Amino acid sequence: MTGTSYLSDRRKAILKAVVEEYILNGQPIGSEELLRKYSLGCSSATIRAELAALEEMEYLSHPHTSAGRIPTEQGYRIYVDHLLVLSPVSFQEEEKISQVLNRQAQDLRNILAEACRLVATISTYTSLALAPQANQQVMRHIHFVPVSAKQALVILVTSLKVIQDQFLEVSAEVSEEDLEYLSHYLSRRLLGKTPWQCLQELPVIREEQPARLVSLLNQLSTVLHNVFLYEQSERLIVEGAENLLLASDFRNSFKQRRLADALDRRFLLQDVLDRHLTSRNLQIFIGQENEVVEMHDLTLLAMPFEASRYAYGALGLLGPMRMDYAKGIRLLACVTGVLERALSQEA
Amino acid sequence: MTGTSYLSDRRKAILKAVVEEYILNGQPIGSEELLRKYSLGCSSATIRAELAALEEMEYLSHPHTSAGRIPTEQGYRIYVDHLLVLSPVSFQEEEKISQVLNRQAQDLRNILAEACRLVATISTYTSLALAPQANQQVMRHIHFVPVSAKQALVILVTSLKVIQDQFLEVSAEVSEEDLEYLSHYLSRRLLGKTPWQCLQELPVIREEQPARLVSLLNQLSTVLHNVFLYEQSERLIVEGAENLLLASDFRNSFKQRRLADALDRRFLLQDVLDRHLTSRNLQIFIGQENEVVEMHDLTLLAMPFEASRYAYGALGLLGPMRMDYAKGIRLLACVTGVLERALSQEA
DNA sequence: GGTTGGCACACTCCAGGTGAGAGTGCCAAC
DNA sequence: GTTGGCACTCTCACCTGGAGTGTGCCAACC
Repeated sequence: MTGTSYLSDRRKAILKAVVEEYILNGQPIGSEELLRKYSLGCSSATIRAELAALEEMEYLSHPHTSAGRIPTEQGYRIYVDHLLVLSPVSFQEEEKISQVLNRQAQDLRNILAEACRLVATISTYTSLALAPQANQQVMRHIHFVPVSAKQALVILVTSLKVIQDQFLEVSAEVSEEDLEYLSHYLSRRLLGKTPWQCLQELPVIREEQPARLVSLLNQLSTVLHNVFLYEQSERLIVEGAENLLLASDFRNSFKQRRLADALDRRFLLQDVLDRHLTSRNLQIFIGQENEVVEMHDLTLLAMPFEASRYAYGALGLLGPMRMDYAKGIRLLACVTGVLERALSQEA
Repeated sequence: MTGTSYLSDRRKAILKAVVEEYILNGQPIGSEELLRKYSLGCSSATIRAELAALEEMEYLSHPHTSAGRIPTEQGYRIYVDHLLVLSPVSFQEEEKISQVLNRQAQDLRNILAEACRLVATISTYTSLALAPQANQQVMRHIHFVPVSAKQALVILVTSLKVIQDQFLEVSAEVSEEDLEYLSHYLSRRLLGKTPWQCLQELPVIREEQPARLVSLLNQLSTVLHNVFLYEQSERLIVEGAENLLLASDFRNSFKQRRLADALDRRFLLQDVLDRHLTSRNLQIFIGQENEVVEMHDLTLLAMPFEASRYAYGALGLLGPMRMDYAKGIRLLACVTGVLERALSQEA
C-alpha cells in the first residue's frame, strides 16, 4: 500500500478518473471536483493524499502549486495498459463505415485515402495510412493500350489492387498489333512475379524483341521503377493535418510549424511506421515514446492491417496525448476491419 | 490635384511605397520611415499631408491614431491595377518548373496535383487547381481487362488525359472473349463522344447485347457517372492549406477554423471559381471581392489555363491581402504556361 | 493507522494603472 | 505648396493587487 509501484484499487480509480476527466475537459482536476463527480467513498483530504502519492509515483503532475492534477505520459501509459475499458465495436458503426468505404471497388490508394479521410473526420484528429510495401505484391495484369498515334497507355495491376497507369511515347514504327502482341507476351512472362522480379526479367526480354520495341520496354522499366519509387515514397497518406494544427490546446505557433513540416516529410514518418510494424497488434506511442521529436507531445495509435497475405499496412491516428483513447482505438479497429474485408476480395 | 480621385505622381509613389512596404513587413508604416527608405523628395510633414489625402480617398487606413498607415482593399486594388510592375518570367524559373512538372507523362489529375503542390510550396500560401469540366472532353479510349475470375478492370481515357479505371464484378458466364468483344464494340460506339453522350448511348447498346453482358454495361454506366460525379466533385485540388492556416498574421483561431472548413467545402469553391472563369485572363479578388465570406480578408489570384481546345481549368493562389502580388502572378503565369504545354501534347 | 475537517500558503489569472514610444494632425513660418 | 515644431492620442509592455482555487499539513477522530 505504501510502495511506489503497487496501485491500490482506490488509486487506480482515482488515476482513471483524473485521466478521463482530463481527456474530457482538458483542464487540470482537483480533489474537490473529483469528489463531486466520482463516488470514491472518501473525503477530499484523502483524495489529496492519494493524488500526492500518484504524483510521487510520477503518474500525475502539477502544472503549478495551486492547480489540479494532470496525467503524465507514464500516467497515460498505465491508463491504456491497465485501466482502459474497451467496449466492442457496434454493428451500426461497422455497417456505416463499411458503406462509406465500399461505395465502389477502387484501387488500393483510393480505398486507403478514403479510409484515412474517414478516420480524420470522425476522430477530428490527424489520420495516417501506410500502404503495404510494393515488394509484397505480384503482377496480376499488364496491358498496353493504343491511345493516339504517338501515345500508348500501359496499365499494371498487382495483387494488392494497385493500379498503375502511365502514358508512354510510341514511335511511328510500332503498330497496334505490336502493342497487342507485347501485352500478351509480357503477360506470359511477368504475371505472378513481383515488381522486382519483373525488373530483373526485362533486360532479358528486351534482348528477344525487335529493335522497334526497345524504347517501349525501356519505358516500361521506368514505370516498374515507379511502382517501387513512387508507390514506395508515397505510401503514406496523411489526412486532417489541419485538425491537429488548429487544435485549441496546441497554440504554440513554432511547434505547429514544426509539426506541419514533420507531417510533410513523409519518408521519415513512413520509415518510423515501417520499423514499428513488426508487431501485428495495435501499438500506442505516447509523447516521448514517439521517435519523431515533433510528436513528443502527441499520441500515435497505429493499427496494422493485412491487405493481402503477408502484406501489411497500417492505419494511424495522431492526436493530443489527451485524446479519447477508447474512441480512437475502436475507430481504428473498425476501419481496419472493413479495410481488410474490402481488400481481401480477390483482385 | 485636390480632387478625391485623381492621383498625382507623388501620391502614386507614396501609395506604392506603403503597399510594398506593408507587403514586405506586415507593419503599419509612418511618414518618417517612408522618408527614410524612399526618396520622395519632400519632408515627412508633406508625406503626412499626402497620407491624409490618400486616407481621405480610402486607399489607406489607420489601425489607430498613432500607428502608421496600411492599405485598404481599395488601396490594394489601385496597386494591382495601376502601380504594380511585373517583370517577365525568367527562363530559369520556367525551366525549373517545367522539369518538376514534366517528370513523366501523367494523367490530368496527377499533373494538376503536382502543379498545385509546387505553387503552394513556392508561394508558401495555399494553392487551388480547378480541372476543366468533364463535359468538355471526349472519350478517347475504352477497354475491359480481365483481372481475375470475378473481376475485370475497365479503363477509360478521355481527351483531357483523364484516366478513370475501376474494378467491375464479372459473373461466371462472361468470358475473356466477351470482354475483348465488348471493348471493341464499345470503342466503335463511344469513342469521340462526350461522357454525357456515352451515358445516353448506353441504354441503346444494352438492348443490343446478350443478357449476360447487361450487368457489365450497368456497371459501366456507373463508372461513366463517376466521370461526372467524382471528377466533377473532386475537380478542385487544394494544397498548402496549412501554410495559410499557420500564417503568423492570421492568428484568430475562430477564423482559422472557418477557413479550414471553407477550404474543405470543395463544391462551394469550385462553383465560385467556375462562375468567374468566363474571362480568360488573370483575375484578382481582394478581400470582400471574394464571394466566399471566409476569404474576406484574403486575396485570391486565379489564372485560367487551356487544358485542351475550349476546355479551361484554373490555377489559383490564395494568400493574405498583403501577399507578394508580383511574385504570385509570375508564379501562376509560369506554372500555367508549363501546364498548357504539358497538356496540349496530344493524348 | 487510515481518514477527516480546518486553515495557511502558493500560485494563476484578470483588471486596472502607468510610462515609454510612435505617429499623427495642426499651425505658424517660410 | 512645403516645412519644422509640438501637443495629442493611442498602443504596448510592464507592474500591481485582489479574487479564486487547490494544495499540503496538522491535529483530531474512528
